[in-house]
Amino acid sequence: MTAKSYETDPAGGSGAGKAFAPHDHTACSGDVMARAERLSRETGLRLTPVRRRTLEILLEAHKALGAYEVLERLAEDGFGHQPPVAYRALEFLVENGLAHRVQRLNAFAACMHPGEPHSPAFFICRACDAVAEAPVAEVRAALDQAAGAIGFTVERVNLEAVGLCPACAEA
Amino acid sequence: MTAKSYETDPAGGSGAGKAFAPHDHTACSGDVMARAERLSRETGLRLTPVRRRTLEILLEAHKALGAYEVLERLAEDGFGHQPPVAYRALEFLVENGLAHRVQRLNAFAACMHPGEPHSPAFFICRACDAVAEAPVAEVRAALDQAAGAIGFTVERVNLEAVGLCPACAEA
DNA sequence: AGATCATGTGCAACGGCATAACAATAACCG
DNA sequence: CGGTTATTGTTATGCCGTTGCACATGATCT
Repeated sequence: MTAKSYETDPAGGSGAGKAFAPHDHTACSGDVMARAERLSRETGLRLTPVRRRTLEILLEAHKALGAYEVLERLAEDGFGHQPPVAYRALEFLVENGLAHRVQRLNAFAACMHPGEPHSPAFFICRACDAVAEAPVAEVRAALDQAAGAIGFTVERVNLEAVGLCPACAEA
Repeated sequence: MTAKSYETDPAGGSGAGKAFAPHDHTACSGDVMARAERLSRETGLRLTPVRRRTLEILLEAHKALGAYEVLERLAEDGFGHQPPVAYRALEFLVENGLAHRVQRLNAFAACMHPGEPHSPAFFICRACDAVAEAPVAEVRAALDQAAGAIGFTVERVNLEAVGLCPACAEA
């Protein structure tokens, strides 16, 4: 059970207009990576070799990867071969907003808007497992309001919508 | 890793005002169970003994239960002792809107608003694992709009907010 | 009634995801 | 420098969830 294709709009765009549409992967990957590094320098985050390589792997794959897939590629690059190696690096990235966990797929995907405060929403195609990340500010606002009504303090939100992507909807 | 306490407002209320607040469990459980049965009769749903008992277990526990916890209690009642027994019953309940899966906890919780069309949102306390279900119509509306913009067809939504419940926020 | 088919239930075995606990090393800071 | 903390690595293990098959039940059609 592994995601097949991860697509979202290039780093420059703030909407999700290009999600599920082909675009220049290497360009947006490089851009996101550069921002992640700048972000790390500015905030004193320790983007060590394993962590950096893990983020690169997620960006290169450009789709949601299982922890064991990430581990496999890390091992190929000379890092440890055991699950905790991947899980720790992934946890670090998630904790610091450089990646997201897609619970439905038991997988991880690089964040396409690192640094920008956002409540990510994921659109997951049940047919091809493609995943698109879209920032949905209104959703977070509505949620915070509902939470406030019952005295709950929201720290982190995970929203995953399952359905059909444009391509699979035709078939 | 198991949820400790599941609380939400009694069946009569539509908001989440009483979530995280003590209330009469047996009353709201009974009410929900009655509605589930009526719903089954009306829609021709087959609420078999295992399935019915599974729903009861979730309601009695009044919290999110892992599949193996449910299985354990089913076994005590003379049903099968193997994982598929619990998973199949739980899957049936989820598919038919009588229960929800809480991905963050790898657990299941009875739906408190069966029959009513709703996009459930869960507030999960990271300290005590209490879970509250709140219907958030506005969220679904905002999400559908964002989905429409990229041609994605939303079929199912899962929203889980992690944070602190009122009780744990004080400590 | 008897054959057939769909559905539900039970059991055995397995595969994948994730974590705990400990050891060794490297960075940080007084 | 010496103590402290963070990071990486390894071993082992536990939990979550699924696949595959067999059997029972109940509906349907001739």
